[in-house]
Amino acid sequence: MLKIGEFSQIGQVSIRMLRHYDEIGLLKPIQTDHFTGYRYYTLEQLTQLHRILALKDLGFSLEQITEFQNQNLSLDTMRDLLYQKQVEVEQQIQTERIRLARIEARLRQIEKEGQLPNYEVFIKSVPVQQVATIRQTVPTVDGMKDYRCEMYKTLYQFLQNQRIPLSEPEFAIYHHLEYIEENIDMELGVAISRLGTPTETIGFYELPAIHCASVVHVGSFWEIGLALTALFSWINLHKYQSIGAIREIHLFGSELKMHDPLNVTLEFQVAVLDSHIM
Amino acid sequence: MLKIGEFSQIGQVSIRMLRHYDEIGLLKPIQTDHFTGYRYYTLEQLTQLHRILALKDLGFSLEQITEFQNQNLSLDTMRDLLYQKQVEVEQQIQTERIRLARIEARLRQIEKEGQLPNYEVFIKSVPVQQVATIRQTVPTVDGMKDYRCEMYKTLYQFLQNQRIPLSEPEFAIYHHLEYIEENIDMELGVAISRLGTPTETIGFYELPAIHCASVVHVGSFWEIGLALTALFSWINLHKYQSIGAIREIHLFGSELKMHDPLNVTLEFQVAVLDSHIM
DNA sequence: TTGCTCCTCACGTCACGTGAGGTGGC
DNA sequence: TTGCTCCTCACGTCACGTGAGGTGGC
Repeated sequence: MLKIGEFSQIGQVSIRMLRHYDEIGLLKPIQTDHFTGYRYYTLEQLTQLHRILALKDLGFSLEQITEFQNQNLSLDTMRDLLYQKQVEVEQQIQTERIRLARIEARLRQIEKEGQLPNYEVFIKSVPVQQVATIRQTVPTVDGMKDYRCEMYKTLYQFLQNQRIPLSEPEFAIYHHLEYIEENIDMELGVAISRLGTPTETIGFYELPAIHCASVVHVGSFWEIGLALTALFSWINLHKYQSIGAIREIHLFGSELKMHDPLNVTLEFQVAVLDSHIM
Repeated sequence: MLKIGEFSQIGQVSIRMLRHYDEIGLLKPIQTDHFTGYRYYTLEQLTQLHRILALKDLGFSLEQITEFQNQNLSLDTMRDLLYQKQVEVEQQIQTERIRLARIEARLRQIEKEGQLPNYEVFIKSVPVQQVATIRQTVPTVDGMKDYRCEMYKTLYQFLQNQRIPLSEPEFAIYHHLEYIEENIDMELGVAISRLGTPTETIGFYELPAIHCASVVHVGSFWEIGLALTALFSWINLHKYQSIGAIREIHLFGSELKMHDPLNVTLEFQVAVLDSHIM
């Protein structure tokens, strides 16, 4: 019979651990003195202790190990649990690898640009949304602002007539990924709470869910180019691949009621493929 | 100005998180109503929130991120921290990989042997120890028991005469890794608290520290072969490589005072190379 | 009598999730 | 008046580490 100190030495675990295992019923001393509370162990319990430590090393929780002991489980169950654990650990590794890739990308970014990033880009999932949109080809960049206002006015007027309730947010979609100055294919829209009947100019549909890279721009409306540059440079550095159109989300409210174009908050989203990492 | 619910929606974080960040001083609402306690945020704070989330994703703790913000650190510091983090994450991955290898080895073991392991083998480090030993060639296996007793007697007698205090444990070293029946090179020893003067038969030295695979055998002295088989089969399965002699540690006390050879507790140790995993 | 070993609380860890119980504004 | 949003505690998480404060045996 060994006192807790001796057992802990031979077993290479702390006394506190043994007390803890006693407390949770994982490894009870073979005998406990009723007066002093002293715990007594036997050398036979070493085997049990080692089994516990082995399972712990494999990544099982003490609660699970306790169950294992109580149920003295079958070979098949154990094998299944191990396979399950294997998958878990593989996923864990995968997660860490992605984290590592992000760290490396940020390091590359620092080395390349010589400064801390001005924009934080991150990956997120956007759910489906019911939307009403109006899509037109805008002849030149110069007239863009007025043109867009007209389009939004038309859209809102129509929705009001049809008594279709708006929800958030308002947005714009750039169907060209590159920067162009003429004949810009522009789609403006707003989320709504139920679909209406489409016409020649106004469309109703479900804007599909996307897995996208997103960036928020706070500042002048005329500097949104910076955000877009940051967005695409980030996508590049992180070896993602962009697909589809750019969505511009008007977090500041409606473009029609924009009081100060020097202080707006927009979010840009562009769908990406993320099967790039290992 | 946004209420916490709106801000949490746009920022894609839970309200509880925002409250928590407020509490620890990481992201304070720009204004708090003194009467109602309502928190108010601005869209500008979205940028800050995203920076926080980005750093969190890289693996930094909220405490660290808070420091980053207060010190508004230099580019170099940030780069150093990122490099450091990179190493950390790599080590983390390494740890998980080893865990994965252990899980796989255990699965192979189950597939191969069709049963749960009877012995738990694990890797541990054993520190240096001062020892006194007696080493002789034992002619045959048959006379082994008496031969060993004689050797221990000689050893203990000598130590007693020299007044060298014993410490734990007693042990034996098998210098042959294979099983042989004749002319067995056998070294028996015990840990001591200070070195004495060696003679022709008795040696004093520091038994070197080793990184070893270890297994504990509880049961009959005549079945220690099972433990050794398990030990080497484990080493094999886990793709380690054994080096050096086998150490047999007498956890049950002294061989001279062994009352019941059917119930002994021994530990076997054999040094291994562990550079095998990636 | 003095160390040594053992004991039982009980707090702290990290980043929130999850109620409990209660209050202002449409 | 009824929902809705917001609020402040405060417990729970996981496996112990780390004191605090106190007790038997050589």
